[in-house]
Amino acid sequence: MKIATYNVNGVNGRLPVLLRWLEESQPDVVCLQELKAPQEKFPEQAIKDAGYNAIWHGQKSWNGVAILARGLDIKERTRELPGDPEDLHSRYIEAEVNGIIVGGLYLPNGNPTPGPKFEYKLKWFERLTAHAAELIKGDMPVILTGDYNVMPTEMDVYKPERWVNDALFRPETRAAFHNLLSQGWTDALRHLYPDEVIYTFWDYFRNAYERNAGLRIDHFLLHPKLVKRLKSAGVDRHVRGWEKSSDHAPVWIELSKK
DNA sequence: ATGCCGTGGAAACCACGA
Repeated sequence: MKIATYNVNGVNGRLPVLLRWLEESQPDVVCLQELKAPQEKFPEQAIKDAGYNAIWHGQKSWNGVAILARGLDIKERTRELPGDPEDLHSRYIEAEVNGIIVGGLYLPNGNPTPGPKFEYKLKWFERLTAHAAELIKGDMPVILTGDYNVMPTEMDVYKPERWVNDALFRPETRAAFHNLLSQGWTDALRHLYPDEVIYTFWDYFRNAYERNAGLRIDHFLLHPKLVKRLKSAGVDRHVRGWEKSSDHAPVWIELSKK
């Protein structure tokens, strides 16, 4: 079973790239972030024609998350992160697929720091951590994946010294990520590749991709039950080099059946 | 140190992203 996450940065503008990658990569389950489309503008038919069922939570202009599954039922559990009814951003969607709870998330960027956006990021992180604590207690295995907007360690930044005061790398942000992990979650890519430099995002400008000036901010967090099922994982970094690419590359893991 | 690029939406500029 192959599960992927991809911050598409506009699902409609990105549709040809998304469809090309789905055809090439053939993931069974996909979490998408940054749809940047209202609910009724999601390209449902094109996704269906590519062989995927989908649930999504759109939003005009910004945010937006979806879960796709090829030949599998998607049983939606929630389309919002518990803990703040006044938070209207579409940043979380959760479903049961093939006996696994899949949470797809788009954690707030948080810049500039300090300021209200950074406060919102940390608050959102607290809500995610509270929700994750409930999920990890359950019997069903869970995957929490998506764009976390966090580089967990210095290894995950091309030039860490330039990012120390950025919301994606501030001590508070890294501490929140490690606090979440400490519940018992496993960072799947880092688990398989403890010493590799791995990036999932490259800026559009300054030839960041060509210079490999990247960040690792898209992650898979695995429930303890899933760690022994983790067969392989990777980043489809070549997709970042395609014409009209997102600034993120797709990231994926493969799980054995049992 | 920086939004230099890219997307979407509104209105030929602005908000936002990381």
